[in-house]
Amino acid sequence: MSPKKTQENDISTEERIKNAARTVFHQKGYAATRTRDIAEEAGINLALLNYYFRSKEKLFDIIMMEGLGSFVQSMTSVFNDQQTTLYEKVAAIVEGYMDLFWKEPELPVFVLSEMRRNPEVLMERMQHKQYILDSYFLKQYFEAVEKGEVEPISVFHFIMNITSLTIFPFISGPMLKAIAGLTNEQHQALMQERKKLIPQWIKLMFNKQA
Amino acid sequence: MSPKKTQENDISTEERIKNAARTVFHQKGYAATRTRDIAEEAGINLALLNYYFRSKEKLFDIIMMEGLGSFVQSMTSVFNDQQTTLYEKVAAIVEGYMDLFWKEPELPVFVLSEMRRNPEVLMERMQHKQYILDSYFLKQYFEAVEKGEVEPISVFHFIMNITSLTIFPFISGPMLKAIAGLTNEQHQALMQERKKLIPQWIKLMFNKQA
DNA sequence: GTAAATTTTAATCAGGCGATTAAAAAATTT
DNA sequence: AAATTTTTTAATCGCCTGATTAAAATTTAC
Repeated sequence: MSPKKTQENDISTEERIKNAARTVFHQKGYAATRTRDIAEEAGINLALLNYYFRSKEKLFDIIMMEGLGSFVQSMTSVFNDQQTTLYEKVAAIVEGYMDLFWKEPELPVFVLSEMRRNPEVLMERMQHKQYILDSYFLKQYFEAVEKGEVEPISVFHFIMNITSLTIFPFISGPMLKAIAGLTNEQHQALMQERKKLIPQWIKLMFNKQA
Repeated sequence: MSPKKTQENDISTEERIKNAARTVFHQKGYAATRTRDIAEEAGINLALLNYYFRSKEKLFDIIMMEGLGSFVQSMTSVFNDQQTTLYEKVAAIVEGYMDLFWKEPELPVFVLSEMRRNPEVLMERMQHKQYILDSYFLKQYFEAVEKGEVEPISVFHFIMNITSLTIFPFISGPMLKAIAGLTNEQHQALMQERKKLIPQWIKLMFNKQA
């Protein structure tokens, strides 16, 4: 059925196909991607692609799950750390996403646009609900509100603001370049600055001013 | 060639096709959309669609330009108003986008994901560069920085933050619902709150605290 | 009511694309 | 060197989809 593993040599080809698939899928999305494109990008032929992964959809599912995973992982890895303060967690989340999307700039649009195609799949895969809602992160936020340190605003606004300020500038980069005539270097420098600025901004937004 | 205008009756059908196209394109994107879907959605047949608009791509271009237009218009209509203060403009921009995306929730992802397919087209259509850079809005911002009222942060951060906080929650709605188990009603209520909150947050972020 | 314009029907075409297959070739293992 | 595994080649199949066409049916205009 699938290629036998002679030592671990084949990992190379299988991984090469997956990497190619990631590149093309992220760039063009599922529908606009041709399996022939992936094969070419991987430097192999179409037959071999179907030899390793049985179909375009199977291959896509793998890429999508990986993307969805790293999306969620950037959050969950931080959420239940008992050693860090609320704002240390904010800084960690921002940094995590920045690093991730630096390597995979097309990932946000890819996930968010493909999700729109069939949201059911996402809903099934995600029973994380309680996982997030019961997290130490949220507990800390509620406690800070109780103590009067933080404005009594829905924690979802808190999360929305962090993710918005961090992720959206990646997504809208091309648009800002086109509209405002920003160069790649300028945009890059701005994004670098935001690593430090966003946590400060979040503090300003939610911390109660004496 | 194209249907003769008998009075202005035909506006009805042409517009119906365009509306259907907008719906389907926004939902599925260019590649995943079948012209047959659009025809069905419009309640007409495929032949008629090609009778009015010569091809799928022609029809798509119209929808894309409309979307791009309303995207930009929400900004430009406010940017050169000499009568409003800086923060009144912020409130106007937020409100403008909120109203727009309330009617067309899929517009942001649509534009931003299709833009990725061929960014060249966007770059050509947009010579707005000076239009934005020379706007009264930016002038006001620079003046406020000069006067020491506003933190000396790049105006692009200012713009990024406004658009991020406003637009991204629309885009990430499905994700937040899936991950955190948010209901439609909860999400809707949150978005309503943000109309008032975002301008306040912007002020907190950029106004110099005495 | 007749003429003109619009819309439908039905059939068809061409091209693209996902997928499969068998056999040859190349690489790897033993 | 022989056996086994991996990869290529080349051809093909079937389906989907965008697009076109001619004729019929329907609606609208005058």
